[in-house]
Amino acid sequence: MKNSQLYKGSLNTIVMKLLEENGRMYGYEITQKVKDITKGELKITEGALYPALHKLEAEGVLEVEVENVDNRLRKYYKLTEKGTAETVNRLSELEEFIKNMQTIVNPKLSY
Amino acid sequence: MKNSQLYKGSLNTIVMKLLEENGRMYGYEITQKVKDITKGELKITEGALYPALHKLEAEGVLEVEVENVDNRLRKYYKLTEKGTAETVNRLSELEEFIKNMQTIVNPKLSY
DNA sequence: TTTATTACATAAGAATATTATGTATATAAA
DNA sequence: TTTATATACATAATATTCTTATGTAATAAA
Repeated sequence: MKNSQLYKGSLNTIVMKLLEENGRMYGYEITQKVKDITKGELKITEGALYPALHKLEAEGVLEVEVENVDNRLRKYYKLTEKGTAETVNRLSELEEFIKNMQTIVNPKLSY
Repeated sequence: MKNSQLYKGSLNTIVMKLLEENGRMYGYEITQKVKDITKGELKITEGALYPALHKLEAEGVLEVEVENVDNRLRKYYKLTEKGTAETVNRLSELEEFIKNMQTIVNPKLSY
């Protein structure tokens, strides 16, 4: 993915989905998880991730638990109730988006 | 698609793919085509499309033919040679992106 | 004659990313 | 022992790309 421009707008959804699945995660863990499951193809930059986490927290979508592990700070994020509900919407919108893109890119197949 | 933010970054790819398929198209036609094939779910706004077309033209990806139809201006765009080559890259990046997103959203399926 | 459709365009502002930089600890390598 | 790498957070400057609003202008329908 040279052109990671493509995933603009989907970072929030990625974060929310991962938290829905894993209960709670900290920022650095999220960057590594995404790298792992996409085999290094999709890299979340810290400059994008941390402001996004802060914003989602400010919106009441996420809540934070600060912990000290090995003398190092960790901020665990998890979905609030509101966040869990929001995640359902986000995911269906994303799936819709993917379907639409596939329809455009590969108009011979119907989904 | 309330959250059309999601498609940020993919507009260029959509335009290029449509031109690859249809030879040449004008701006308004592109907006209608996208609306049609996505059953109204994805709407390209003019404020996004026209600047994008101008930029792609400036980059040498597209070229323009101005025509007068029914006393009304039309600017037909088509891919240049460079643009045709670029489209191949864009499309494979988009497919890669979609696969990655599906892996994240639906980690139980493998593609 | 007002509204809708066709067809272009741009400006102001918002959202979201990249790149660069910074702090700090721990550990492995040279 | 110094350097590089990994872990873990953060922000500022900048770039990109979009939305929303607005504008021009012709045609056709209500």
